[in-house]
Amino acid sequence: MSLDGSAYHHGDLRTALLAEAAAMIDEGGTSSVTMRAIGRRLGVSRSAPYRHFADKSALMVAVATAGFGHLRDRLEAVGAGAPGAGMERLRQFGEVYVRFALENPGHYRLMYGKEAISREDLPELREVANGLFDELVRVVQSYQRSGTIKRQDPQLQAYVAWGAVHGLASLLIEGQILTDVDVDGLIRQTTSTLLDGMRAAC
Amino acid sequence: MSLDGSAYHHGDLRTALLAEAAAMIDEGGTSSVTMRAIGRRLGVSRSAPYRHFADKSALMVAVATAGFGHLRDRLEAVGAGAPGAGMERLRQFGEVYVRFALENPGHYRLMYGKEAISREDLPELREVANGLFDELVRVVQSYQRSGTIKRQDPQLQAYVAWGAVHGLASLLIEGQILTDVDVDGLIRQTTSTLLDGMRAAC
DNA sequence: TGAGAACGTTGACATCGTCAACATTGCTGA
DNA sequence: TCAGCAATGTTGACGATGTCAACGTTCTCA
Repeated sequence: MSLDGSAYHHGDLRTALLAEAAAMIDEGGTSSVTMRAIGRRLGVSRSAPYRHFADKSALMVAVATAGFGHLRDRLEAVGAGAPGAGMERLRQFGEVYVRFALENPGHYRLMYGKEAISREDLPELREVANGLFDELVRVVQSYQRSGTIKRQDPQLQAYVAWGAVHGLASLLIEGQILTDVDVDGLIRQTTSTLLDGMRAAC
Repeated sequence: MSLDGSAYHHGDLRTALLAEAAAMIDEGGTSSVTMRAIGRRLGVSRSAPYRHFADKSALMVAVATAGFGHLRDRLEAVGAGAPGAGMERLRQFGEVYVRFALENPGHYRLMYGKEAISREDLPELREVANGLFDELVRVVQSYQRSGTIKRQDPQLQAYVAWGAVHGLASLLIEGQILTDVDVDGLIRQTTSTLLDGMRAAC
């Protein structure tokens, strides 16, 4: 990119497109995102984005993929942190997961929407998404080995755990939960109930 | 409506629009629904729908509202059915809820999407949605009184239960769960884990 | 240094949501 | 019965959108 005034070439339009699209989604929802509007906001022509993404859907999937990367970073930070006794770590995963969704509703909606996952031609998203789920299955299995949680099909258990936090996250970001509800308390109640339900002993 | 060939007036276009919109959503997702396409499929002009709905969003909200009505009917059927010992009834509610979502993904997505709930000018949807949730809170309270589940904030518990089934339903209809997974088993596992987590004694 | 690749722009087209103006039909009261 | 109004449906038009083709500009590297 030329550093003087002439900026026929943007320099890093691809990255800028991803950031701007994500910002617009978080601001005004998915429907507020337009290829033309993104171009406008970046001071670029309406079809410049097509040099970097095949179509609008591909841009969206790329945003979702970036979102998965961020979520993975957050979850890995938990994994690397203090060990946490018992199932404390699993609870932390759940809470970080929900908080990520609350802070990045636009990303989150795209990440777990049907459009992104069903683009067979863009396997990158599938890979990172599957990687996250596989990690959850592994955590479940390790807790099974240590006798902390019930010994059932670990994949099913992982889906149940994922479903619980995904459901809470979805209800929150879709505005389905009354605004006067204590969100922190609700997150804790969800993880507590889930972990109690998965726990082995009594 | 004239019963002869001339059909300038459709007769019950409003109902037909609701049905056709719902069908199109279930077939090709929300984005496949076009006011013009609905008109086309019903053999009516592109702007005829505007005689019955202020705009596309209003049509969608009406579809969502109809969906809530169907869901309520299903859940009431459970309530009126065999009593079921212990928390069996609560489990049945959950299972019927998830199955409704699977059978009516288009309706479901609209019902719990942000657009529908945030239309302040169309309170009907809010009312029926709130009615369903209030009923869930009441069920939770009755189980608390009978000592079956923990005595915690019933509203929070209701949100947790709703979140669990909503999460599973969402993951399923958004294609996030591998196709070779036993869906019935997953639904049962979810309700079991949830109920175990809510149960009072040990 | 020059040619091709990479990147960006403008013109154009079909489609969409929606409004205004107009056409047709159903219904209601004199 | 029938006139006229309300309800319902149609066509024309406008601005916005996604996207492609054709074309201009800049970068890079042999």
